[in-house]
Amino acid sequence: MIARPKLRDVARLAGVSVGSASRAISAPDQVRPATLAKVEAAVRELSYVRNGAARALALRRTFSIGAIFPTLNNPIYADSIQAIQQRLNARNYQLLIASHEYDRSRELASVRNFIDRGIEGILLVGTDQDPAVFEALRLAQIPYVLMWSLDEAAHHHCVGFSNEAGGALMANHLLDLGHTRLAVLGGQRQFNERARLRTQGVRGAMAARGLALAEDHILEQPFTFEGGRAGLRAAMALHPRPTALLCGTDILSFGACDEARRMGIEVPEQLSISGFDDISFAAMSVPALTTVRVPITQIGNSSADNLIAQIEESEAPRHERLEIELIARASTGIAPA
Amino acid sequence: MIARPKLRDVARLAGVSVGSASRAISAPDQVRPATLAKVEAAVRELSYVRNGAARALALRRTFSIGAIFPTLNNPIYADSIQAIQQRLNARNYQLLIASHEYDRSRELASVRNFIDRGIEGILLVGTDQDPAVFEALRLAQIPYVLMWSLDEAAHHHCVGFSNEAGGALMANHLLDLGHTRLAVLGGQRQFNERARLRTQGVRGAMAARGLALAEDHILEQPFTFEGGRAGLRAAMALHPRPTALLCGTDILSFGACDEARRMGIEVPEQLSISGFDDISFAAMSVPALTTVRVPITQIGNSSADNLIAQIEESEAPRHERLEIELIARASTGIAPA
DNA sequence: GTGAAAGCGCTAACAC
DNA sequence: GTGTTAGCGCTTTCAC
Repeated sequence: MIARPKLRDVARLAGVSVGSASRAISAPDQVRPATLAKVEAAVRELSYVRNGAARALALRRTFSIGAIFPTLNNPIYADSIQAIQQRLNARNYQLLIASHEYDRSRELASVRNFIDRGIEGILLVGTDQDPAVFEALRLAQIPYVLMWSLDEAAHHHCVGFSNEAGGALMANHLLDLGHTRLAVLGGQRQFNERARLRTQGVRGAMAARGLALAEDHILEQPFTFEGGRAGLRAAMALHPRPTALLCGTDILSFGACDEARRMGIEVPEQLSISGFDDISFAAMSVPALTTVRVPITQIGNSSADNLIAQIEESEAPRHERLEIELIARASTGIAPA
Repeated sequence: MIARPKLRDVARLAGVSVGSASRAISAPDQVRPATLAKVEAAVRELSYVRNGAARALALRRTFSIGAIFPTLNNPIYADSIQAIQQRLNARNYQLLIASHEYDRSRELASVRNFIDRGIEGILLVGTDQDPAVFEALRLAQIPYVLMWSLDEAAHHHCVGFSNEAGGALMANHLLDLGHTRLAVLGGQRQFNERARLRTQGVRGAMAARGLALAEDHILEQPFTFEGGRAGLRAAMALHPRPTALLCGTDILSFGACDEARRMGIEVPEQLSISGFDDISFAAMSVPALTTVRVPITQIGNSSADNLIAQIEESEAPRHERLEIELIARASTGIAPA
């Protein structure tokens, strides 16, 4: 077990000073070719790898960026992680990952942990963070981007879309099909502005047509297949029984469709079911899912770009609004008579 | 823009030495309550956050672990990331993520990058890495765990299962149903021992019954829905036409099933289609997918535990073999007459 | 272009 | 217990 070689060892073997060795490695063009060659040979000979912590300390930069998601296994987040990671890597930043399982205090803890580790920027989902998150970020002077939502009121950098418009988009689609009894199946609305705004969008669209969304027709369940199943059962027990179930995410829809199948409820003949996100499975489930397409990859790319811009040029757009789109497929249809 | 306070500032404000301030923060029980209180007050007052790089340099530890996956958006990897992240977090390690898109050289580059950054351990998928990966890891003396496969021959730490047995399990299921003309749809086998071994398992099971797997009945496609679709078309063009298509991952199966639907091919009446992984969608697709269940969460948990054990106690089992299981659902059936 | 030396901010002996 | 101090390994002025 030999100690790892340091720059000093490389310099000694190459017969140059540590300064030159350092330059040969990080700025090869500031060094004479002969020196460069000697250093490179020494590096190879010793299998030298530079110490990242020491480098970070001297440079006062870590080139790492943290991202915190509600969960990592929902495809919408997985896809965005994929995009972010690729973007960051291309710019020589490293991605650190954490998840909070919809627990605000865990999110705060992760933010603090990231700050401790010296990340240079941070990516968060939504706008409903604990205020202490923003306070910590402000004190540490760390740039951040909130993804998925837009908070026009506050001064945060956001890359997202109007969740309210999304809810309205789907509600109008169903209202146009003649449905009047809608039920909404979402996740916990507390501390989740996405769920809240989407529901609000539905309510608004209904109100515009003189309809009301009864409080008991707003169902809350965890964002899982099982939540979708439970939500469907709850919806079927309502009076009046809804003819359309608007789910807050595709995952919930799949669970709901599956449960409907088990219960012998025809979709969409007896019940229309809609999703939100348009994950890749949505197009190939049976029946194919009517949903709202969210530009997930674009959220990832733009957020990463925005954050890097803040870090490197301290100049980036405050708000980036992305377009969403209704994707009508087979899981919704004309309201039953 | 004020410079961030350092430990020295905290110490000064608290009226103690940097040593005491440091102890108060990292080892509160080694310090008198009164001192602790003064330091804590100063920390709060200045909103002090310690510098991770300096800490890492002094401690010669970074408490971070790198994981490199083929892709991040396949649910099998997303689910394992979820498990790994939670496990690591509970033990106070931070997860760094990278993906290589099935490109060996990118994997090697990520490994080197991680080593540069001083990660204390590394998680990789499969056993078919570039030899330079192991060489770099050995030189840097960094422990690692290979997930998903077992390489009994080499000395690597592995947490996985027998991919060959998995292939055989599915082949036998189909052979028992009377199929004799099987086709295999997998990804590139070069540099992917999982794909290779699963196919080999199929071939072995067929051979045991006196059947041969023709080379042209082994289809290679990217691990995507589109790959599944293309694979199905290719399979239907084969002579003799297979009655069962064994897909190397559930993702491929979904694409294949979707294409079969479009082409008007009845599954499983005219063609049985099987998957591998048992991702959560498998149970609720139509028809429900027959597949091999892989203990994804367990792979993540055990790999994380194994790696931490190597880091902290330098003592961990070389190989951990996990059980897999055939899950027979509706996408496979009796061979057509 | 190159070498010497002064930090970067923290921890861990060590002496008191 | 607490203060003092010597590193941790690298980058970067600043002379030469």
